[in-house]
Amino acid sequence: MNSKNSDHDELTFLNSYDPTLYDRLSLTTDILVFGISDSINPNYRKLPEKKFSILLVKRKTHPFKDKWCLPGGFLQIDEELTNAPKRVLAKETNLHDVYLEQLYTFGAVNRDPRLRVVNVAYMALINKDQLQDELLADAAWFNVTQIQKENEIKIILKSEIDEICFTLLKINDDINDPLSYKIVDNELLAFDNPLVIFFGLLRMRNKINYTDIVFNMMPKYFTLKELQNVYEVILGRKLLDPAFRRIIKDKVVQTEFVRSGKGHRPSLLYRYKDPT
Amino acid sequence: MNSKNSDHDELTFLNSYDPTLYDRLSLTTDILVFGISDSINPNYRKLPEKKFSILLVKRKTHPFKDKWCLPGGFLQIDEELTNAPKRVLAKETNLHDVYLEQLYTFGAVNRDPRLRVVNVAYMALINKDQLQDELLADAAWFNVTQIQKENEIKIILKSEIDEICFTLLKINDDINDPLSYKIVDNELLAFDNPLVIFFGLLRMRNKINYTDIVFNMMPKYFTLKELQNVYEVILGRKLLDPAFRRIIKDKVVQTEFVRSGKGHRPSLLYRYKDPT
DNA sequence: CTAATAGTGTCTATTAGACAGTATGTT
DNA sequence: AACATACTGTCTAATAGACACTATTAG
Repeated sequence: MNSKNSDHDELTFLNSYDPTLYDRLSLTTDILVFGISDSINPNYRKLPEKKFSILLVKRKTHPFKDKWCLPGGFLQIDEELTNAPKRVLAKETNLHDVYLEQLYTFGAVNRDPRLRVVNVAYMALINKDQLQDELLADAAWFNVTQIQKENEIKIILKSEIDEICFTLLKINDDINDPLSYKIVDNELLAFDNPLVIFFGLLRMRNKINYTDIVFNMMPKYFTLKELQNVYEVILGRKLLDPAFRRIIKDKVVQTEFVRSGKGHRPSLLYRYKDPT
Repeated sequence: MNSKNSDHDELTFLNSYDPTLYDRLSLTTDILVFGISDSINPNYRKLPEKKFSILLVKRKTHPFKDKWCLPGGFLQIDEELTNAPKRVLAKETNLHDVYLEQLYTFGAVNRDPRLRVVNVAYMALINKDQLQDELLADAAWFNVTQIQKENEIKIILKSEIDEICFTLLKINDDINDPLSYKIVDNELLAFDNPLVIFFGLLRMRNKINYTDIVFNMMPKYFTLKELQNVYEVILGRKLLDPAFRRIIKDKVVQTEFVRSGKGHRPSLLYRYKDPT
């Protein structure tokens, strides 16, 4: 059989193909938006604490009406998969040009009570400079705290208006499989969002050590101590100043600017040094 | 509004929900199966070389009839997403109880000429002990060689019956986005399989350094040199013996067995020491 | 002056890289 | 004996952890 005949066969096949032959289902995308915020300054000398936060939206419609959920939406039939999270973020939260990476695809049969829906979750990182525009009404930032003891992971999300708490139990050893975790005590989050949040936290804590993604959450100019505080709040532990500066020094460039007026020695401002 | 009313609302909503409201599409899963094979022994003294291989299947039907492709199939509407790769592997390649992890979800609009299909790719690792049963007729193992120069990645797949070669061009800096790579010179592989293979190789080369996944590709008993050769063929570079043994020593246990009869000093056999 | 953060010098401990050497089988 | 791999000792280089010290501002 020569190539021409083969191409012809393929065309004939495609023209007569019946797309209803296979099961069809809906595909959604959820976006886990991470950002850094400052706590209110308690004292003119003290530095504000860095808070690691995620963005949640209050559902106005069924299912899970009045619960909090990650911004998300359906993939359109003629839309690139990578475009869906961009479109959804723009519409639901008024955020543009953000760092996005695919997190994981969740496909448990009963994750949506309406119908079979597979969810491709994305992780987004944004910085203060991108928050010039206001959030839409039903969105709020929640500070993340995680307490881990053996096979029980407790995550607490706090905003000005609400506090959300849930627990994940590790029910078997395959840490890569979302079915290895069981959501318990979840009152306020929709769908399997607790799992998505947990997977995102894991990813973030890992990748911060071997990539430059943190800088997507930093403003253009920052002090090294601010950057260190961001690492610390994400990793959940303190770092030593000289060690941190040694590691970070090749990734940043000192600028001519300083941050002063704080009741202590002013700090040099740095910016990210793009490796390309 | 009290909780009882709210639940009632939710039920009413779900009962009247029309699932045809949203776009529906098909979802497939491809499985990138990695394994290690030995080259034929050239000399009674020499050790056989380790080859890093993937499993491909020859397509018997349109589209892409007669091209090679990863084992794959459609997700069924009532099937757990994580079950699909297990079922497909059992059916298409006669492999059971293999290590599986989700690799990436590919959703370019035109990746399937038939209809809009989103593909959740999985990575599987298997070892020789699992290969007792024969492969099905149209499946074959292909040795993987990768040559990388700047923004061009050339991958060569060799089996006894065929040789496949393709190139990926990095067309922008977002290495996490499959749209950043363009497939060129691909004659023999179906769909966007070159991308899946490339993503799997990346994942494998990274994870080998901070997880124990290699052991899923090792037989129950192995020598430290064999294990080292597996690391070397996956990473594409030689390692120093003492350094390798230092790193690996806490992950393995020495057994009472030795491998002898090879024209040189016999080697102790080790097995994986499960950390749990 | 004081409280607080900014930033550095240096010692030590740990880990990684390199090389050379010894050990022990089969033919 | 010769060849090939198995395995180890040890030196050196690089990296990470720890602590203590100096520097500098607003009030």
